[in-house]
Amino acid sequence: MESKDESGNAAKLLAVVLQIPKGSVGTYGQIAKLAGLSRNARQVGTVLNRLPEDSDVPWHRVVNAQGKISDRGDGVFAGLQRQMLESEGIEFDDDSKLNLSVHQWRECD
DNA sequence: ACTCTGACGGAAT
DNA sequence: GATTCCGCCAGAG
Repeated sequence: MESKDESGNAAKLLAVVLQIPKGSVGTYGQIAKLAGLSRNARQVGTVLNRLPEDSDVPWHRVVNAQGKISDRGDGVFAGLQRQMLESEGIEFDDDSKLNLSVHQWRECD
């Protein structure tokens, strides 16, 4: 069985993001891996980019492997995400980076 | 069907 | 730590 997951990959990615607890963040690679798309971190960004505002997905809790917020081209976007994460208790560096060693989400938490 | 780009990651140099 | 190259795949034209 294992389902075919034809194009359900996006749904799986979103499902993983929804599992991220408040005050924690996940990396694209980590989410992709948990979703079964270990080498497909790119699609994570692609999916979140096309994510509608109607979604209940905390996309703001998703950052890249560097613990940094990805610029989509809109500098405002990154700044907004930073504030949202700070609002959840996450601290940033002067480079808009956060300490993954402390804030990265873990299933065993 | 083809090409190009893209919220990325990781290993190699 | 920075740069380079590769992999992997989904949208859009």
